[in-house]
Amino acid sequence: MAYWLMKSEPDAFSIDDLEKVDVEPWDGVRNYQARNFMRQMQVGDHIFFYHSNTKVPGIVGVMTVAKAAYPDPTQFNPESKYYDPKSDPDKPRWDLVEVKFGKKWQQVLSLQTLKNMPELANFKLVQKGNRLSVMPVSEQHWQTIMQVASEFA
DNA sequence: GCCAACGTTGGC
DNA sequence: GCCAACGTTGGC
Repeated sequence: MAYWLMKSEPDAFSIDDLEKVDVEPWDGVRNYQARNFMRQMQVGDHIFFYHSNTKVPGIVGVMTVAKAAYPDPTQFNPESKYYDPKSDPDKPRWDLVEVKFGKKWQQVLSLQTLKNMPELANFKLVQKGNRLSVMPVSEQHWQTIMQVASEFA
């Protein structure tokens, strides 16, 4: 069992959207590091849902891996904004995982709050210049964050 | 909207 | 294989 964090811009896809559909293919990841992390995910792994590029960026809830990595079909669709003409159908470049809604928290656990927690100082998310949209979370960090969230979840 | 940080591309 | 130029991410 592993723990992860995935970012999404709520304008594109929010936790409310996920709650409505319950399960969603997390398409559009076009970064090799992020892709490699998705390939490591196993069904049942826990994931923080993070809203980026919004007024109050932060973790908004939790979800789980519903289906392990498989090729992202949008890479082959010229109509898609995620279309990648360089990806060979015989050797797909990009994968996705399917995620399942878990819980939406009563309030956002803001990036600012996370940055203020000394226990999270070595968590990638709070470090300067971090742009990775899929990242692992240590069990210790997961529990620290869940503890804080439980105060308002 | 700005811009720092970072990843990717492509010429050499 | 280096690295400058470019594009993107994402906080502010």
